[in-house]
Amino acid sequence: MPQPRPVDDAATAQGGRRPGMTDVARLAGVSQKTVSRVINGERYVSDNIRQRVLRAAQQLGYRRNTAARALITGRFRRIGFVSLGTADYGPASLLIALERATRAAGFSFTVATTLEGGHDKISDAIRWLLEQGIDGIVISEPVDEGEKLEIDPGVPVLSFGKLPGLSGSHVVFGGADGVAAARTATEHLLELGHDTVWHLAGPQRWWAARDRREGWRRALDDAGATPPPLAEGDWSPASGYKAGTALASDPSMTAVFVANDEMAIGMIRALNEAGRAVPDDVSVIGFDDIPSAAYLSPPLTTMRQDFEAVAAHGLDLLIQQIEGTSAEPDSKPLRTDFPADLIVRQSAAAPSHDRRNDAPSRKEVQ
Amino acid sequence: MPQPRPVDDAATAQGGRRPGMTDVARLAGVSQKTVSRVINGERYVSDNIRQRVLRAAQQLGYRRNTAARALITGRFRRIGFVSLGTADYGPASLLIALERATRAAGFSFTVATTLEGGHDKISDAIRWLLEQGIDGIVISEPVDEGEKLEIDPGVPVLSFGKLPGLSGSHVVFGGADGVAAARTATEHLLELGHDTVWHLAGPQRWWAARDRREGWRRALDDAGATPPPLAEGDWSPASGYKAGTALASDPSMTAVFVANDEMAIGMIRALNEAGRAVPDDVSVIGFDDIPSAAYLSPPLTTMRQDFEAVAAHGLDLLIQQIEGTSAEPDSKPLRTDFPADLIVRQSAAAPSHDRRNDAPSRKEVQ
DNA sequence: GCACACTCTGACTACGTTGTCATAGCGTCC
DNA sequence: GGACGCTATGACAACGTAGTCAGAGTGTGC
Repeated sequence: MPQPRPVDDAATAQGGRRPGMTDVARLAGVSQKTVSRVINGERYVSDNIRQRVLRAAQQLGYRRNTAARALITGRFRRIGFVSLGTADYGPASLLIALERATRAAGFSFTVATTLEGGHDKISDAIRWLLEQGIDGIVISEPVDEGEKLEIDPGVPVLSFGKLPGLSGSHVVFGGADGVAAARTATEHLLELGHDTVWHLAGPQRWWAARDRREGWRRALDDAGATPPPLAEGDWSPASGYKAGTALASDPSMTAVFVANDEMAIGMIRALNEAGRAVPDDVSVIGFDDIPSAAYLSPPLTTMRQDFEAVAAHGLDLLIQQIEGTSAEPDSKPLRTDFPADLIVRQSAAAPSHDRRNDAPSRKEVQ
Repeated sequence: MPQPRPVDDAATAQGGRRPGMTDVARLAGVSQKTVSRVINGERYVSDNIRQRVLRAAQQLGYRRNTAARALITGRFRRIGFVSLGTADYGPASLLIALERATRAAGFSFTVATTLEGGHDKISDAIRWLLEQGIDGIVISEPVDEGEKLEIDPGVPVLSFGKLPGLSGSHVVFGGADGVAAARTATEHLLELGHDTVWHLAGPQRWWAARDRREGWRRALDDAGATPPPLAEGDWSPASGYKAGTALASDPSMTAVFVANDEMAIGMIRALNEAGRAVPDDVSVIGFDDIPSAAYLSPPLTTMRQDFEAVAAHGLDLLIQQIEGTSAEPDSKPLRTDFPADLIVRQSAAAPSHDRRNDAPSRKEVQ
């Protein structure tokens, strides 16, 4: 402090300094501690004084100093969010849903992205967040980076999928059940009469992508269908296009379950260019139900997840961990049964050899 | 603290308490202040001691306490980001680009969303962020909510578009120049030979939407074209579809500039259903260049913005404001010339009455 | 009328860091 | 060889809040 603070200025805090509880207290004619009680809504404050303090706070434009509060409580009321930093619909939706849930719980929400494939890994993002001061971490898109993560076991972590390195107090939360969802999609295609179902998977470093592959695989096994070779993309339409070009030449392929809608768009385009119509020659099911899915040509049959519910429940678990509320081991409502909905549109149909009406109506949307 | 802290435990901090500089100092055999110097990379510390301190810090797993630091410095090194909370490509991309730029500048990045149209307005989000303790605010999607915002003039604010209530120290930054971009798109259609160009605008409460409308309007005026009535959507494919259905019946409409790609998708579908082919009967240009744009049918001609550059420059201005570096009024490099690129694909073509080759090739992608 | 519980308020202190100032050692200049 | 500057270190205060504890006031029961 350059100057030793102008004497002890009048009732209101002058000098441009942000007012603190002490200033409010002076104006209201009470002690700083009483202001603290009012601000925190504690009991044992008379209405009379409460009003006076609130008025003074209002008048001075008082805002609580989070730093001082965090310093003494040791809690930041702040959640860190690790994201791969893609603008894709799924991750972006989850981010938003989690921010809402976080704020509703009275926590603030700090984001750290990690360039996919770059040098900047999940552990770096976590380290950065820990340096910022947070009470818990959410890893929304767990990716297996080969090396085992070293996460401080004292920090509550919510991961939407298993991740090597998680243990102890970390919460691993399935989130929307990707296995079941993928199974639903695959079964839908089988029920339409397709002999088997191809799969364009997401990058297998992603646990979400592995889950979907697993669900696809199980559905085929249960139905006794022969699993065709697996194709793998990187979630982008470009990778879907590339895979579609490769697959299009195989006349036995009549149905594909694509791990996300974006890749499905690329896939459909490649199929069309190769002269194979969707769904007349090939049925395609996507995943995510992006907003434009209903308006594509053809409107995309896809799986829709309830991000809001998943985020709210996952965050609930994390906050229990942070507050230490989940001491009793019996009170673990670890729901993983957030089913995804099959949204039937027009990109999947019965294979042409046993279809009755030769083409589905194209007029109906959604 | 319930118990008065176990005496003054050995060199290493026991008792589960997180180690502080004092603990590191004790272990290294120096004063706490010296540890502070080492951690902050200050000068005037001998290499010998620096090494000893770093080793001790490492050994204890020391992490600096941001709260204590913020308390005394009065700076949080934290940027607040106000978003409308949609998972759309544009806003999501800007969020990610800003997070990257923010972290690169050594600031952390806290998000607050505000439900569009809900009771939860921008000012609420700002108030929340201020309570969390931040040094500056970014408003990525400024929306005119009717009421004038009351923003503390002492808080640096970066807004990607004008907003009533901004003044003083607030930075209003054009970002990518929506007016120029819209003009480019419109002129492209005019140059293709269309008599005039329709416009499906975004919600006019958004400044970004107003900019695009303005650019469209100016291009028409300059060309002496008659401006057709304005249609307005809400950025969603559904609203594009609705507008498209309404517009399709007008045979004079041969070219539309749509304010974002999502609406363009809905628009194209509606036109197709009404029997009007794109681009044979109607040309459509979108805005954003979403990843799937190249793989739609037809591949979408659209405008691409450089979010990275815009975010980096905008954040630069904000941080200058925060650090008070921009005292000299001459050093204001307020660039607003981030041009958007016209990405020519196949959804826009010459009007059929003067087209030479009757249909463009559909094979080429991107 | 005394004990006791409950309500309300304030004094004091600790949280972990950085800013200020003091001081000691050492080399350099004239 | 004294003055001076530079390097290196530590003692101490201060930031604004919440926790602890003490104490004053006000019933309530017997």
